Amino acid sequence: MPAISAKLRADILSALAHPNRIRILEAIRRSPACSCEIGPELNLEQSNLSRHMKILVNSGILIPQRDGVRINYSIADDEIYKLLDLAGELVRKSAERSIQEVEI
Amino acid sequence: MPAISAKLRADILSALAHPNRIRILEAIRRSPACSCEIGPELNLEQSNLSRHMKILVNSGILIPQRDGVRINYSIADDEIYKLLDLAGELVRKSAERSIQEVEI
DNA sequence: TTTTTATATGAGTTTTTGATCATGTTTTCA
DNA sequence: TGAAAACATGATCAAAAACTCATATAAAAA
Repeated sequence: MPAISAKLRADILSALAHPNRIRILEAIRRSPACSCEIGPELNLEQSNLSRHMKILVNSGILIPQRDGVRINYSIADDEIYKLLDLAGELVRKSAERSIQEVEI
Repeated sequence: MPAISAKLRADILSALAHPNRIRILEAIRRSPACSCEIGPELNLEQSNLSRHMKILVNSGILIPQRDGVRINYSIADDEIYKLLDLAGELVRKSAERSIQEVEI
């Protein structure tokens, strides 16, 4: 099988590569929610949050579902969290290596 | 253990979130190399490539090692490739879901 | 010691991303 | 029907990222 193009992989990584979008995904990890709950929780401007949600939906990471006036978001694929956890692991290990260097 | 901050995770994801940097990492995956080899292979401007390499080194993803005039790069942590593969999987599955939708 | 090879970087430009304000749209409910 | 709640979006601005050209630096070889 051919590898997925670098462009497509860069696109999904770009969608994830923002502190607030990561915080949004962690909030939804705890429990699916609408922006009206996430906004106050993360202290984000309504229009700003709306655009972040749009990015996450357009990139196929979140799935929106209307429920009356609200729109509930759920994760399209739990593996996203594997990716976020892995990123955390990489940061942790990288920091460890930096410390080792200082100790030498 | 406390989760790694969203900012730090966003930083490493940002370093990965560029088509050419992904192609650079795939080239190094095949075999560690210097920019002088990667540049022509990927058809990248020298100064442009140099800056991409700097980003990958500064973010702790690549480790530079001088060998005469050249600088060889190797991966700091193979798990980076797990992350890139996972991103590919996510793209593939997301595309599959889109197709399903059309078929409905 | 001059040349050559590989890499780095200052300066300038263009493109992309993010934030905000004001306003618009959609849905529900009084 | 009209107000209220949740969300979307046009317009604008600022900041960051990416690219390029020219030039600088570092190491090796002639």
